Amino acid sequence: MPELPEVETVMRGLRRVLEGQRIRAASVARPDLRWPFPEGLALRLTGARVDGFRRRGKYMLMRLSGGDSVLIHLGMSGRMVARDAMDRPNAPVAHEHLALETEAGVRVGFVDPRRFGCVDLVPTAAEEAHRLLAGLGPEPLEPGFTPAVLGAALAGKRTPIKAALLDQRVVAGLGNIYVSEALFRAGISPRRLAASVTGARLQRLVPAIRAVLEESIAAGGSSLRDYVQADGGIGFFQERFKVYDRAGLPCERCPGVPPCPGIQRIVQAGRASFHCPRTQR
DNA sequence: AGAAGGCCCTGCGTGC
DNA sequence: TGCACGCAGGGCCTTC
Repeated sequence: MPELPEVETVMRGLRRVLEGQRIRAASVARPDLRWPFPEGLALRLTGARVDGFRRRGKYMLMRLSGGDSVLIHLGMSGRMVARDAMDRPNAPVAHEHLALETEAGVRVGFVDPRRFGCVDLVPTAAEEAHRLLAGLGPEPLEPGFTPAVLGAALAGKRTPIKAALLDQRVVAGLGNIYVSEALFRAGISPRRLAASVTGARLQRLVPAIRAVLEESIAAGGSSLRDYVQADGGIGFFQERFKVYDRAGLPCERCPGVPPCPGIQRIVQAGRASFHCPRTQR
């Protein structure tokens, strides 16, 4: 999916087109994504004003004037598409499952071919109690995410650090791409047991995670095959991946003399990991 | 209790 | 050119 930087970028795009706007109409094209849409979703959206947005991990929350928040997860292939509501209003958009239209004439659709995303309603006053948010770990870009906090979450875990960082209870918002990138920057092997990431490694890992996320957000989020920003533009961070999807290419930290092993692709818990076996230990 | 694997679904790239 | 297959950024559920 869109990982934290992409969700942040999409949310900022939605802020520009929706914040302060009143929703004139909402429609659902099919009754479910991962789970059924909540009862009366379109009705609750219609007539409400969009008061603001926030992000928690890979979830977006759109706060409505009526006291509800719309919880949105983009899954693996979800995107938000904004366009002029008058632009071929009856033209079907493939896999657009939910759409809303503002009084200013902007139509925003939730498009998700694989339907791994989800949408739910939660009272704004109790957002954190939602079952999907309650167990999330710390926000990696907030001050509370420190080596001590991460170290405590990793302590005793006899699973590879790669898998531990994908666990949203350990830290919220990392996915397969940014875990590989952060481990490369920190010089830590994805195979290393989580509990053994301590000391200097732990001190390097926290800023490495922060840096890769912040740089990606600054670049407008990355874009692989099926991710597009809210406004239709694409991000460019994928051009800066140092290891992800770069198997066989030389690692930029290794000197360019043989026998540079190059970046390796391995499979851990069914997911691809990319790393440099020489500089990551 | 915690970790590994299966599964949900569609689209795209690769190789025959 | 056509088709089968493998793989994809996530996360829930079941099993061990």
